[in-house]
Amino acid sequence: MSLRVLDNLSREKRDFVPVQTGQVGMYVCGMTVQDRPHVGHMRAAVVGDLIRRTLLRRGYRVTYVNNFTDVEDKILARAKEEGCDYLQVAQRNMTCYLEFVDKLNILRADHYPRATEHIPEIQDLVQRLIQQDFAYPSGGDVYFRVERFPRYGKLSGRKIDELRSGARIEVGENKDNPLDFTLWKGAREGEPSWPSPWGPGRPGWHIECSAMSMKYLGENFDFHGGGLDLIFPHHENEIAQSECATGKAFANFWVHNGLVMLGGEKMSKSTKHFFLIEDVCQKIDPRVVRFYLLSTHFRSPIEFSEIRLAEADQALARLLGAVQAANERLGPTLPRDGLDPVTPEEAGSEEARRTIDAFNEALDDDFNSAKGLGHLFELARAMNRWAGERETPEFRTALEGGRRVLVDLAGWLGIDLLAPSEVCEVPEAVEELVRQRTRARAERNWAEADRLRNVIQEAGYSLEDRDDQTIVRPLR
RNA sequence: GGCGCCAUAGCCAAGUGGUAAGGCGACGGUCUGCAAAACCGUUAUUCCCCGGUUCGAAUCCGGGUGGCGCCUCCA
Repeated sequence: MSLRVLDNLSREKRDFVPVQTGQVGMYVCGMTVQDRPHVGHMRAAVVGDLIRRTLLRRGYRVTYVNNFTDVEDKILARAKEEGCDYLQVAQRNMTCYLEFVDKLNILRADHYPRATEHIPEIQDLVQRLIQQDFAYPSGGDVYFRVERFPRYGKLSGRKIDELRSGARIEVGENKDNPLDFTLWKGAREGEPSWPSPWGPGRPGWHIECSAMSMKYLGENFDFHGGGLDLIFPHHENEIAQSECATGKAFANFWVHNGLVMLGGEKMSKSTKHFFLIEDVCQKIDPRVVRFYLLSTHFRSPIEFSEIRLAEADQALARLLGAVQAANERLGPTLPRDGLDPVTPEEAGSEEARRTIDAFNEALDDDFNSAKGLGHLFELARAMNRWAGERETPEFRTALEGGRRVLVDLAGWLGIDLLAPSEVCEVPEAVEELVRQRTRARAERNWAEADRLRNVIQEAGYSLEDRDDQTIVRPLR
């Protein structure tokens, strides 16, 4: 069975064949670090991580690159506003991004290249384009000559003719043609700049991604990802400049994630219409946020709201509950050693074996995490059923295998079902109330027991009376 | 205006030619002192509308309607 991926450039779903056998190169466009990351930025990161983990699970070695564009108009504007160096602004936002990469259980990239640290590579690329007449210096800037690339527009479905009608040359630009875009931007007063053959200046937007992806992944690599809103002009321009410079195809599979919506409108930093990930994670377990993000296919838009998150919380609690039920029956789970995917031999039941197959099939079909997640719930139900049966060797085997499969498959989605909840400490005062209630129950004083339960619930804890004990949990 | 994507139950969401996964919610039952959790069952004769292709369509084609994205910075 093969991995099938929809490529946004060819608009076809094709079998995935890596450029180099067994090895995958992947580039995901990260943020322009003018501000702190919002949920939309993190969706792109989670989607990239989903793709990466799926490839890892299939045994590929993956080189994963996630860039930062750290010099750009808006960053400079922000620095000016705050009266500090632009690199301070960039650094602060990068640090914040990485903090939530960790919180959302996104594997760290192999490289987080920054534009300002790749000026020589960028200049080399610009030089290559100039030498082949794909680019021209003009008034201290360097522009890409769009008309020299007839296939310009192939990713976004645009035609040069159509684009031309709407384009204009802005004041201060020195373009031969309105469609031409900036590769190198001549220095302005008070702005950071680097010396170059065309005069002091800084990189334009787009060129850094071409230069850095080529440096770490080669001129032709496997996956290029990022938000749908980057298709035009960013990715279109990357393709143009890269393919002209090298004469080779750039990325083989373009995988764009759908946008995070707020009240039916795109979450976006430029319109101030967004939720910062740090604010969301203050209130919501990051595991829930990740679950929510994976519960819709990555190409579709996803509505962000408290209700959605609450539903995700309930749903995830079901998965957690099945593991919990198994733990209570079997004892705690031993963490698996190594990263090898769970095998059908370890499944312990027909249900769990079917779950593995169905899960693999879902993820292998264009990384369908929503479908894969669905199959996990079917297993969870079976496990709860087994946990409720009288113990026999058969049920024990099934439950053990089910737990192993559930934890392993969820783990490949980056959802750790073994991690303790964020808040699990129960204060002594609450424990004391629980003990009082247990005594009341022993005396069959139901009125008092119920009164105490209400008090405990108002304090934020739920109770579950079992045969021999009462389980206290923080109220969701 | 141009290009593109989408429309599945009360809500969310899989499903791209073979007769509607899954989650949340609701309702009924089992369990329980009562609950909670869990389990069992019910909750879309039908997939925005109208035509067409086909033995057969949520799935393909044509035409509507509605929503969103891109065309300027954007994950």
